[in-house]
This record gives sequence, structure tokens and C-alpha cells, in this order.
Amino acid sequence: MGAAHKSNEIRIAEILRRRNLSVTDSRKKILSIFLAHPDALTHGSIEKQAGEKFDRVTVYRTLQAFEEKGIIHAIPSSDNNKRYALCKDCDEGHHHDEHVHFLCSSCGKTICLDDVVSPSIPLPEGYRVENVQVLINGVCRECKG
Amino acid sequence: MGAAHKSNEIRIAEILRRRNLSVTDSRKKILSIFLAHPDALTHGSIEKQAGEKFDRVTVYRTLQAFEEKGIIHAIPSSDNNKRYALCKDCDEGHHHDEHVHFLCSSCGKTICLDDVVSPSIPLPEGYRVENVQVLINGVCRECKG
DNA sequence: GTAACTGCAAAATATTTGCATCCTT
DNA sequence: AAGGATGCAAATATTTTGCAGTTAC
Repeated sequence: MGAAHKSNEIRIAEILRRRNLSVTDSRKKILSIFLAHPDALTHGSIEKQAGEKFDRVTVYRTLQAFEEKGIIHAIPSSDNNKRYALCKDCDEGHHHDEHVHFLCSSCGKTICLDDVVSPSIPLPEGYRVENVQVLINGVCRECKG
Repeated sequence: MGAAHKSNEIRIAEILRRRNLSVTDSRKKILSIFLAHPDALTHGSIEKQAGEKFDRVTVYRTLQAFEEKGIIHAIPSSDNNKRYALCKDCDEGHHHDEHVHFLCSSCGKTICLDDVVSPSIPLPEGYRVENVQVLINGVCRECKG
């Protein structure tokens, strides 16, 4: 086991412990999948990558726990396919998801642009704005070449 | 049958014919539900409002046809619940859905703010932007009072 | 040891498909 | 009359729930 791998193990355990989640095989595995993928993942793609090793129900419960504890956040989309991505600075019960999400029409990946914050948008009188999420469709850097 | 009702009937038939959809009971009913509701609707709420009169499968196929023909558009959300709203100026195969959508955390309604257009957002070099969708969470006018 | 987590079975829900019949044009 | 739309039945797929056994702490 190389040093890089070991430090990743430690990092994963820390993320879980900080949220009061016990460190189990399935959680380590699913979290490592997120850490290895910069793009957003669906339940289906996680189940596939995790292999036969984990029960489908465990994947559902793990994603739910991760979302509640602020490890991942759900990303808006127009289909019925819930996507999740790693949170940068989320806490339990509080998601900092006000950055832009980019959906590439070529490769189909959804990417968090953590550094691009949502703009403030002037609404008509009478609305209280709590959170602005932006979903941009287009062609990503890799696909545009 | 009053004049208002009659003109609505005519309006509905025109919308369907313009898209080369034959004018059937289920399509008239579902389209009338959309016309009567300013907020976005899920498959479930449409099925409920249509009553026992129509088969569940017909509702699926009707919504799919409406979306393809540009009568309604799907609205992004973070749950797994597809929402649809009437298009203002959509054509077959081309949705003008670049306006802001507002999700009220109090009443749960999703509202199209047709007059609030999506801002242009500067992205890092290398992305091609085709479409910007904005989803705002907050409290709507009715709930804020 | 105890509380939390997992896997299995099964239920509940949601969505899709094929086909015979009916309706719109 | 012909093609498209619907309803029904059934196949798939997705998500949730309960519970008994297992694991982390």
C-alpha cells in the first residue's frame, strides 16, 4: 500500500468521523468513488462502480446519510435522475450549493464549478430569496477540445 | 356553456392542432389543467386532478407528447420529481426555458417567472454555454403575505 | 456491550411496453 | 378508411420498510 493510498484512507475516515458516521466498508468505498470523480454521480453509476459488493439498499441509505450530513449535495436536473456531488464546505443540515453546475451535452457529465458563484437575481417585489442554483447546459472543456 | 368556457375550448384545440396533435379528451383535459394552474405540476398531481377518468399510462404519454411538441417544459429540481410547466414561446424541439423558476419552501409550489430571464454568467475559459437555467428557493408572494 | 449499520426479503411506487380496440381526421 | 391514441395487462425499474444478524466503537 503506497503512501498516497494510505493518506487517502485517513482522509476518508476523517470525513466520516467528523460527521459522526461510523467508518464502514460501504461508506469508505462510496466516498472514495466520489473523491475519485470530479463529476456528479447518480445512484445507478455508484452502484455500478461499487460492484456486487454492496446491497442496493445500502447505497440508498449511504447516499441519504451523506446528504444529510453535508458530505454530498443533490444537483438539480430536468430528468428524474438524482445526481450527487461532493460538497466543498457543507455542514450537517446546511449545504453550500450556491455554485454553478454545468451539464455537458456531449459527454453527459455534470460538473460542479465550485468557483463560479450564483449571481444575485433581481426578482419582482414580494419574493424572499433564500438560495440561487444555476444549471448551465453546454459543452465542457474536454469535449470542446 | 358560457362564452369564456367556449373560447377556452377553442384555444386548447388550437394549441394542439398547431403541434399536429389530434384533439382528444385526455389531451384537452390535461392541457386545461395546465392552463388553470400557474405553477408547475408533477405527473402525480396531474393524475390526481384528472380524476379516475384517464389511465395512468395515458398521462405519461400525454406529458411526453406535450414536452416533445413544446407545449410544456420540464423544470429542474433536486428531488426525483419531474415537474412541468406551460411553455410561453416554445416550438417543437425547441424550448425557451431560460427564465427563472422559483420554488417556494412554504407552499411547495414551483412557479415560472417568465419575465425574469437568466443572467449571463462568465465561465472559465473553454466552456461553450448553450443554456442557463436558474432555480431559486425562497418564499413566494402569497406565502410571504 | 450497545448502538449503529448492513443484507435480505418483501412491499410499495413508478415507469415502460405490447397489443387489441376505439377515436380523430 | 387509416393512422394515431387509448386502455388494459403485464413486464421492468425504482425506492422504501422491517427485521434479524453483524460490525464499529
